[in-house]
Amino acid sequence: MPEKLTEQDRRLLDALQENCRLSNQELAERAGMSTSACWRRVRALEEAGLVRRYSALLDIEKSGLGFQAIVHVTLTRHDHRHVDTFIAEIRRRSEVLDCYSTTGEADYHLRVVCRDLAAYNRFLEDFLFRLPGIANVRTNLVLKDIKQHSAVPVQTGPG
Amino acid sequence: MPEKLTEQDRRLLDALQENCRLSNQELAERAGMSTSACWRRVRALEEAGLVRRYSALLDIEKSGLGFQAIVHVTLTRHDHRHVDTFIAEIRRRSEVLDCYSTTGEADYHLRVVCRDLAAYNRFLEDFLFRLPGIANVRTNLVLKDIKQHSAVPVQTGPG
DNA sequence: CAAGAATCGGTAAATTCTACCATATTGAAG
DNA sequence: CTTCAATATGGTAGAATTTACCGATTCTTG
Repeated sequence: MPEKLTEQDRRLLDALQENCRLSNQELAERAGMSTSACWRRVRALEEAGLVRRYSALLDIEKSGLGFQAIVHVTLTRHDHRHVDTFIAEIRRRSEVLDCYSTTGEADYHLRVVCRDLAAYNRFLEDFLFRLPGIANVRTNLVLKDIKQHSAVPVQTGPG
Repeated sequence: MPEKLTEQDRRLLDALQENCRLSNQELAERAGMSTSACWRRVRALEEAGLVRRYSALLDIEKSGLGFQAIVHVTLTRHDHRHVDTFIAEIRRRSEVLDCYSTTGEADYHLRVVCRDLAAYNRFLEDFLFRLPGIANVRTNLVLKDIKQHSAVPVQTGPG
């Protein structure tokens, strides 16, 4: 369990975020450490939960998902039962890639992908609109992915 | 270059999204194919650009980023020069993890992570507010990550 | 300084990757 | 239907990698 992340940790995490299928040898080389130390360190970072998982990031359009939207959802003021079912149902639906609870006008920001507009319409009518306690839904179509980095700028200082 | 994705492709991509460090053997087993065929297929999916990259997904808080916000940005109507610099600068800044151009009230939806509120304030004052052509910026603090799946529900049908 | 704990780099066995093979399957043309 | 070419298939062996363990070194702590 790394209390503080070292500069080497940061380099390891940067490299693994860029390409997590690097061999341990190449990883060690980039981070400037021996293969043994590198292997141990990576394990420690995994077990500390710093690395949530290793994932293949797909091209969303080539995967057959032509439709993408940012959806702002507001719930009726705030019955806990409704909040819990909302969260549980959102987590269950594979079309919802991300969901954040936020301050501001909307309670939740979702990112939803579907095959096409028709599929999104079904998502709304058959699923989202039918959840209990939904007060307002506002859809913003995604015109273009400007940036999808998903690589976190790891902080190394007093952590 | 897969014209249509097969059911096996879909299973491969699902498995790789869940854990891209599975051994080729285990991958082949899950997708119900021989190791040779599996290895070739994965290569093909990579070369077709369906797999953008393999990445370690980090725990954002454990990485030292305690502050997260969804930021809505509107540009003054729409000078192309301003749009281009805006996009280029946004791509340069590591605090901006995602950025989508959207329909609706705001032109762009950003997700920004920083060490703390002070760092975010610097991001705004020293960077975002100084970009040319910014008409409006609205910040929504992220209270809680409800879901960060980042695994795309791959479509296998007529693609 | 001395004792204990933690970390280091190196090593070897087990596993895995990767390129190649001969065979089987597919698709088109005669 | 048959033939031929093109493609896909499963198996295999050498190369590379992973992974657990070793003694040696460094770092704490009293």
